[in-house]
Amino acid sequence: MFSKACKYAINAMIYISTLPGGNDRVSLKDISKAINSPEAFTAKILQVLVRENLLSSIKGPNGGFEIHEDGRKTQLYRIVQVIDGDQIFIGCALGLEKCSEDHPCAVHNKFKAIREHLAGMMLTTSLEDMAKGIKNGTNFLKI
Amino acid sequence: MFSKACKYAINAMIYISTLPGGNDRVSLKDISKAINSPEAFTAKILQVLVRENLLSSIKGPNGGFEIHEDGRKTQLYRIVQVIDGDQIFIGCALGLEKCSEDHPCAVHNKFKAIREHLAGMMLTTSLEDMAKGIKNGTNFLKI
DNA sequence: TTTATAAAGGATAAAAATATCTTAAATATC
DNA sequence: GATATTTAAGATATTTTTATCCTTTATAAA
Ligand code: FES
Ligand code: FES
Repeated sequence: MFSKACKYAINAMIYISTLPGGNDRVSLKDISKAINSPEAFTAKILQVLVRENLLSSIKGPNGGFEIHEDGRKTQLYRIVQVIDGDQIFIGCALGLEKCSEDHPCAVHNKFKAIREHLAGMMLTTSLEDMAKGIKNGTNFLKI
Repeated sequence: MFSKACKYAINAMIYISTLPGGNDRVSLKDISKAINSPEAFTAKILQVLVRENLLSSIKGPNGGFEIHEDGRKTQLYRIVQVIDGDQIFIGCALGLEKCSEDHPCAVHNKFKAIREHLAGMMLTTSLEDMAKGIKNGTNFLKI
């Protein structure tokens, strides 16, 4: 469904969102430990998220990554879009050049419903929402 | 969502299902032309489908691929399972070792519904069903 | 029985995704 | 200002996926 890069991105963003916020930042090392991901690869993914303004970073001692108040409203949809692109939301499930009503593939109609279900869910799920379950121990980021 | 191999497999199986059946077989060349896929790669995929008995093949002149009467009842689910494995149906969306209620990832509950929607659709969609739309020109296998 | 045809199987190649390493830039603390 | 820390960036490596090529096997038809 999602690439590994995208899974790491989602879990990392959620993890960062569980932390206090304020002046505290969390380091790459802590993030990849918390989500059980390869550190250097995770760094590359976080770079993209910073570049796309889903996340902010500060270099140097006590530096690290942080998500501001309003950044926690970020939709799951947006994270996937930034890392994996939006083919999962708008592309043809069977590989036609584009998905359309005019030239539908063999599963177009049946898939449309699922894709809308998926997109709807991801548009209405925010980091805040997901972080809640992690903070209260209902949900998990690794293993 | 699906690998390219899987998309080719699905389209190929549908294409073969649109043909009369009887004694007529269709060649690799015709298949990859009909679904616009790389011939040699498609051959590899068809080999797997034959090995898994979703398809039968005959070598030599007038040889080719064929799907028998009852083979056309094959579920879309089964094709995906054979080519891509069933991680899409049973694996964790965020990469946890396994998907479970006891140790759910951050999106488990929301994803479960979508995955069930997807699995249900694929279990109830057969080659026969999909071939119908192709035969009457409502749906398309390429471009 | 020879020849041609078509899939199977094995080896190899190219591209993309995943992962690591090394150096540079920024910044806080001494 | 020097030093240590932490992310950014660029280069490189490994693995997986996608794709191609070549040889073998089966079979139909001449
Ligand atoms: S055309 Fe294939 S999903 Fe719409
Ligand atoms: S635990 Fe992640 S989808 Fe179920």
